[in-house]
Amino acid sequence: MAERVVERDFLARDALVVAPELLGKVLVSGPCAGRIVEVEAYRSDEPAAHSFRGPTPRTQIMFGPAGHLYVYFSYGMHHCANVVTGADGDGQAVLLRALTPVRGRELMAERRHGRAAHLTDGPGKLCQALALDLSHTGVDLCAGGDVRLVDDGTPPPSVIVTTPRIGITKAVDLPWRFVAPP
DNA sequence: GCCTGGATTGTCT
DNA sequence: GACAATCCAGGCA
Repeated sequence: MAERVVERDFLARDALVVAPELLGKVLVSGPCAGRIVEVEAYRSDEPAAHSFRGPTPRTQIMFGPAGHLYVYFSYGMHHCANVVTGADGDGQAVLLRALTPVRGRELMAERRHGRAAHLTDGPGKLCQALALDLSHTGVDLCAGGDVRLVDDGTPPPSVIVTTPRIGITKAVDLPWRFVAPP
């Protein structure tokens, strides 16, 4: 299976264009990997995004070049992983909400405290399974490093379900969640 | 400096 | 179906 790292140009487009095309791509973290099946788009022109109020120490990575990882900590116990998209300075990102395990399933189950099922079907869970935390903020997913985004030749699903985003309190009506049906 | 709220999850009823 | 757990960033005094 030919596996190549996703090009930065692919990600340096509008989050609403990149988000549905990320479905089917594979996120690799060391020995573990998972295929992206659910994402949400966030842009600085809508209040649900962390970047809405402009750059801050936490969100400055979202305003940088596309292809970097933005990890934030929420609710005191969960991490969520985003891929920075758009042009330099746009403040856009695509939240990775769910994966299907491809490699390293055993290690993921170990990190998930032995639970073998539902390893990566939520934004907080996939970060735990892939051992992503705040220290991974700013990692370049296009550089072919330990944590990277790859295309294994699988095309995006022919049918993509679009729904409003989950778990937010602002701009709740924007249909910016993209899901690959099972 | 202090106070508030959050792009969630797991567990209990 | 409802709620508690728990820490950090951002806003405001």
